Amino acid sequence: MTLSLPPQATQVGLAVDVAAFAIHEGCLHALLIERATLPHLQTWALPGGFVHVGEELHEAALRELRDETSIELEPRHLEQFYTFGAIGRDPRGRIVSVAHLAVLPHGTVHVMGGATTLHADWFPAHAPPPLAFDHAVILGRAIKRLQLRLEYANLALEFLPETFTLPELQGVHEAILDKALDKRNFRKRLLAQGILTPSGERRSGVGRPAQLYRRAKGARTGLL
Amino acid sequence: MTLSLPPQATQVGLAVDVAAFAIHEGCLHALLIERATLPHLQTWALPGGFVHVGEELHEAALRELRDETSIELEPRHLEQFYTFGAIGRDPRGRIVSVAHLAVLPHGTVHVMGGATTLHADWFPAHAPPPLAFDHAVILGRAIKRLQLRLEYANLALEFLPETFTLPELQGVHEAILDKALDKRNFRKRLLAQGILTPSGERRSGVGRPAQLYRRAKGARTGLL
DNA sequence: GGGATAAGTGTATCCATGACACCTTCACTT
DNA sequence: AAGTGAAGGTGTCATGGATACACTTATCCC
Repeated sequence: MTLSLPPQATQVGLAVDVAAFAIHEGCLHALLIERATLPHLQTWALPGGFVHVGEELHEAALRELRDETSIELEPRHLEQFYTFGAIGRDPRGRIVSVAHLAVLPHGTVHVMGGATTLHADWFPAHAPPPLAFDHAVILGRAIKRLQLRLEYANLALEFLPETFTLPELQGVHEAILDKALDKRNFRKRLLAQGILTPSGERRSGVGRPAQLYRRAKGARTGLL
Repeated sequence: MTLSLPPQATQVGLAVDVAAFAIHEGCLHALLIERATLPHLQTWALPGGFVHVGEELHEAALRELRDETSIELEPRHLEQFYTFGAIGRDPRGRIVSVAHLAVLPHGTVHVMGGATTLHADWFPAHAPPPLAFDHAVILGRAIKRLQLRLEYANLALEFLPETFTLPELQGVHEAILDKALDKRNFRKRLLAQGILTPSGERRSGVGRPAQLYRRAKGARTGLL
């Protein structure tokens, strides 16, 4: 399809970037790839790339994530959060990137490079390596949005398997907020919300076994 | 500048739209223009248009607002809030619009059509006329964002002149939230925030004169 | 059985919010 | 000058949510 647009209108490259998060060993990690192409060859960057013809923005984000990191994500774990379009942000020309926030469920650890990628790996989200383009800014804003969502969506459940213990859930909150929480107040608050139901089982390990919970039927959760 | 992009990458039209709000007669109004071009000729729409070459997103938003409605806005009254890029949203082809929220200071009433515009006028934001493209959706999300910002930025001050009375401020809140507030609780809450200082003067009119306030030095306010 | 480890539990305080009714000040009218 | 209308301004009590804080319980392993 050809556009009939005013002559002064900008034709721009349209891209998506994905700030994908997971919790590993009680610490919030961000998913980064090492670029295999110019510019910024061999620099770490957020997964992302150009939107294809006839492709929706969120589809492009999911595809890039799949191609570059072998992660298959459900659409409900993805949310657009800001668009970066400053003129000098990409040396190839005017490229506008619609940045997305992704929440990766527990167990998503296996990542691998792809055609446009040397490697993919997890890095501590609060202390990432130097990043290509303006991706450090994008990552910072993504973390802020993640913390906001924690408050009034029950985002943390997305990071956990179907059943989980309260200390595990608290660990997720602490990892995202990057600060310690009081155990009793946390339990009180979460249980009062009525979004958790005890599964009846318990999980053994070191110390006293913990009660297992699952999300209650009909509980709102996740991104918007 | 020519882009060297992968062949399957989409070249898209990049546009901005502006949902601009003001309070008139105690009611939240949105600024709309009547289109003078196809598609959607003579349909009401949000001010907006294509980003020019070498122009930043927020500059384009301010320019379109100026060209289509003769309103000169300060950058701090503008905030990008969501990007609309669904495939079928514009019959001319793939056009991605970065939507902006604008808060118009008190007294901004004079609007006029421009080159690409038949008329510009204010409409009740909570009950707009039928709109072109997906602009009804954009407007709805803009109002939601506006209400959110009211809570933890002190957005309402932006709608008022330098000095104002507490009932006026309350009226702004009520217009945006579209519901009545208790006078005493409102005053208590606002004064407790410490962002207002009495100017010492009073404003006469019908009834008892009201104390005039101004924003306190260093008070956080406005959009982000 | 004793120790290490982590889970689980209750109370008192404080602050923010919301419901609620009357008095004060001024302008205008008669 | 007295009365009326119209809007501004003020205080208290009850409630609920958030915070600070320390000990007991259950299991594993030696």
